[in-house]
Amino acid sequence: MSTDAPIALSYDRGTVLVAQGPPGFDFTALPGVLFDPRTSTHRAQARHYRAIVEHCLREKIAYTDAARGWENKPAGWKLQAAREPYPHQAEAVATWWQTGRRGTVVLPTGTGKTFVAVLCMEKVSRPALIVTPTIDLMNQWYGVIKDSFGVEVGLLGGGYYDFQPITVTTYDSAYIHLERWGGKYGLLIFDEVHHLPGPTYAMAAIGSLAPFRLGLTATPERADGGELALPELVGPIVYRKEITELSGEYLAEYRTKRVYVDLTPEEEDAYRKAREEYRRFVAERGISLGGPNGWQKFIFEASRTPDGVAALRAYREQKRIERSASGKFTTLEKLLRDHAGERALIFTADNATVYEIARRYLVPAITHQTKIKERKQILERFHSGEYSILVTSQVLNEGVDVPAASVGIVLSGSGTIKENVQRLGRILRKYGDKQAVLYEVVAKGTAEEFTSDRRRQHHAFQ
DNA sequence: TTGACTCAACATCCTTTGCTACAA
DNA sequence: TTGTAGGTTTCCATGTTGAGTCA
Repeated sequence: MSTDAPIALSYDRGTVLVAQGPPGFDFTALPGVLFDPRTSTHRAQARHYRAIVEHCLREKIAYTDAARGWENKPAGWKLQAAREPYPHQAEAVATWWQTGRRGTVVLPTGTGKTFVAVLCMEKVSRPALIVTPTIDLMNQWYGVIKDSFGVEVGLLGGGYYDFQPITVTTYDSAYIHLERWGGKYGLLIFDEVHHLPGPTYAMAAIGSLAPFRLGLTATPERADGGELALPELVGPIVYRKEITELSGEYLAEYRTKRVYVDLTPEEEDAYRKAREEYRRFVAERGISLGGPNGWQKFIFEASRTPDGVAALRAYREQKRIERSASGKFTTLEKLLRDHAGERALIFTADNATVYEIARRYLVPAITHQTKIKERKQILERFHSGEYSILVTSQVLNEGVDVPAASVGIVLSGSGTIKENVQRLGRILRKYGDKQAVLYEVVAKGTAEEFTSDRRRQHHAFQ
């Protein structure tokens, strides 16, 4: 179909407006386009922009494009002193390019995801917005991009509001200021892309025109299955290399070891009582915790009756007992003795245990309550070797540049593969040719054994 | 500029056994 | 008889972060 009356595309607050066109033209035949009765216009979520343009080109439908707010080659765009990429980096870039310049690259922490992104940016040569989960990462990206391209780099978030052809932002700011940038970037890069499927954060991907998209992560899998939304938001997984495929050459050799500890008779008794109380409530209410929304149902029921409140308290109590079993402390002491002089990171699920360990063994601790300055200082001292042991809960799982350690001790944690892979990643930075080791300390005869099984369902732990 | 605060968003929280109604 | 899908209410508490406000 060829026509002299082109359809008109424009960007409007996270959507593409489609107007004009030949008489009787069916706008809803365009990908993603719906009639909006509030404004009597036709529009699509901005993410459909690429499909709409491709459809128009394929069907030879004339169109004018006032939506796209970027030029192809921003001035001064030159990669400075490019170094040779590793084979896995070159492959990742090539595959992403061949898959239509859309998709997610999965690489373990410390194997150069940022450089993959830099190479993709250079190849695509479009204004790019880089989205990160934390201000810390935003600053790291800012430094790398500035050095890589030698251009002014914009920052959005953390007190900055400066758009440039290359801009780094946070998921929060990307969402809040979407209307201001949604039509201005041809390439979107999502660092730690497993955050993107959150309902609010996803808006950044939905409301942007960017035809080219790159997601980066070490573990796309989410506990809620949200990774299923990633193909729509950024594209499919186009390249994936696992820890086991890169250990030895690019990552440290490692082994993982599960250590069981017994509860004391008193702990066992208290654990059994608490667990029985909570399980009884679940059984009486006919709640199937493994079923869909099982946990939500438990929470819902538990908040309505005194019985339920007690059951929830009992649930938390049995959790607390398994997490802080006294045997874990003796095991920790032994492990630290066995690895005296080595750099060790201790992980827990809760802050109370972190502080307990810090008090007992006079070990520096980091939680979300640790002030930024102090946190930085502790990490620097850990890096310089002044501190050889560091205890933390969940803060260091992701998004912080943590100096390499060769020993990891997981005293407690969630059942998610993501957390376990992230923690393993903390000891895999090449650090001499020492073999790294990740210990997982599990309270025997408790539900922790199942949590442990669950988080080890990743071949890196087989 | 800094720091203390509040608020919003996100993630996890579970699974060791079986019931019931309905379809094949 | 055997096999299997089935279910619904937005959220108790803790950990973590970013944005925004105010002194």
